[in-house]
Amino acid sequence: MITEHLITCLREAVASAQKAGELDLTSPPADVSIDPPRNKEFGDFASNIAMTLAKPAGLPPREVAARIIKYLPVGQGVIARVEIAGPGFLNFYLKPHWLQDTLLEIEERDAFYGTNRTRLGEKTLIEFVSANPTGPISVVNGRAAALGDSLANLLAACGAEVSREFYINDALNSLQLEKLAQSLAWRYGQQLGLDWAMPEDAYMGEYLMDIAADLVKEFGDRYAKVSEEERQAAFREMATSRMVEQQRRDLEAFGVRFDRWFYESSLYESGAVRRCIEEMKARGHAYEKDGALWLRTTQLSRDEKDRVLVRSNEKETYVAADAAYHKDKFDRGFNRLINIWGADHHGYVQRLKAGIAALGYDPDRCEIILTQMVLLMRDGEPVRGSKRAGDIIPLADLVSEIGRDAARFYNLLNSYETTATFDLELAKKQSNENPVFYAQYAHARCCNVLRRAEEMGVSVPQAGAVNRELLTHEKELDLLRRLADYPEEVRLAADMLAPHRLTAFVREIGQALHQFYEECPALKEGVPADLRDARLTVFNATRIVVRNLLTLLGVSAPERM
RNA sequence: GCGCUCGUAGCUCAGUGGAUAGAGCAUCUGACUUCGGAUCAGAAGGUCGGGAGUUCGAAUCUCUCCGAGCGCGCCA
Repeated sequence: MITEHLITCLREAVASAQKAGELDLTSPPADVSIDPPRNKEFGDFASNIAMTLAKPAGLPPREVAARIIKYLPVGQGVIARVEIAGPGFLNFYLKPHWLQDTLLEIEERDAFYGTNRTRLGEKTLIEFVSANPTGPISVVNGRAAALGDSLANLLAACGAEVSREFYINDALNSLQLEKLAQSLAWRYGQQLGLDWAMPEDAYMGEYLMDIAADLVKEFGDRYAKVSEEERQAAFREMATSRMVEQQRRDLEAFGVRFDRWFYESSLYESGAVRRCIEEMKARGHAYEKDGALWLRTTQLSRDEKDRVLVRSNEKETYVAADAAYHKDKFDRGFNRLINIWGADHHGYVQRLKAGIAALGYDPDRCEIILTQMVLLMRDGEPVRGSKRAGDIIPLADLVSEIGRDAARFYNLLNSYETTATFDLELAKKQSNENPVFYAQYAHARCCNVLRRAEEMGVSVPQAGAVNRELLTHEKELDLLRRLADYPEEVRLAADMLAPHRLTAFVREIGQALHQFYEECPALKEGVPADLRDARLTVFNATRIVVRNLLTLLGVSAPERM
């Protein structure tokens, strides 16, 4: 890549200056950075190396810069000229072929353009959503779903082996599941005209009525005649399996597929939870107090107080199960675990890390992303969205109203670190204003021009077969610059676990494309054939990059709109 | 009270310790017998919550104050 080349040039120049006795340094510079400057007038790339070397060299920054410049291969390769600017920046101006030639690379690599191998050998498991099976997937879950899925795409694009996983809290210890089963049984009774008492804190959502109606259709009054215990067990089982099924469907409609749905109950059934607890005891990380077994989380992590592993009633807590679950992840060969949690779970980070450490694994290999809360607004009023009260807003409703692409893109617009305000009316209205259409239109527009060319009898040439030096218009170079920056942008977004950078970037490319389209006609009358052909290859390259980008975001790239 | 997180344009939000802090929406003004206008050109809009520190340089790092959200169970 071009930046690596320039960094090498800089390192060599510094070394040469040192050898010539012009720079008195004890060691070569540690990190040499070269970045695109914000302002185009400062060249194609800029480096702050002279400023960082000023102090060790005992010289003013601009003087350091001048001594480095003498040893840079200016004019020989891709570097047209280098200038000293401001407090001591080195501004690099490159020859235009560095941009024009990226067309060759884009065409050649096609769907792989933008991918890299920086994460080869990483086996990553991303666990996300993991909503309790007590209700449908909500719009709030949608944020984690969109984030986790495109994050997985991103890391895979960098060469990592990635697996998506959903953890189902279906343990028999779960009070919520008991409540859910009771609520479902009550609804079932209602369907049959039986006057069973409404359970305390019942789940009130309509989805339970739908399931109850299905059960009546399927089983008639069979479960009205059995014992309460038998009924409770049957409804717990049926409620869970049907909710999980629905969640799976909702997420698939959102374009998110998990490689595995992991049942918490399986950890109890296999004895893994029990074994982990024994292991923690054997390693001396657990102790008994008040009839319960405690984990020394304060010693193993920065937790505020120790946590209970086994209650005095001999039931294991989720702390034990979570530790067992993460041991299972490591034992399956994953060397990097990423969990996406809501910010309301921030208090559990340390105790999970303690559990991992207590079993002898490296807690730093488990990264926990906390997405800030989503504040739902409706008619200017905040919506609480409680599952129990039944006023959650299902993701499926949003998807059917504004479509999958818009819902996905909307959720990736901002960083997970900011509290998102999600205005439902606005989101729906934005079906025609959502920025996703801007990006998709850029793709459709490229396709349209290419299709139009074929209709006119002009076959779209290969980038290697056109005179790329004709591409000198400001808007052409601006667009090519974006296309050239794309691979670095992918690498950065993956490093920072920040797919939202890509939504910003695809808008920039869209803008550059639309401007190019306005000012650089290809198929209009009077455009010479060689220029026309060169520009057609730009449309084709842009089509490829926009498509690759949207694919990473989980958004479709339509050829017509 | 303790802990975690967040305060950037009217609104929703970007912003790798770098040069003059940027988009979209909303507002206002222009460009349509278009390579499909879901587009483009332009205007206006800011004490980056306040203060101090670190350094060649801070929206970005540290401290402190103010404001908002979340969490502080032998619930999950």
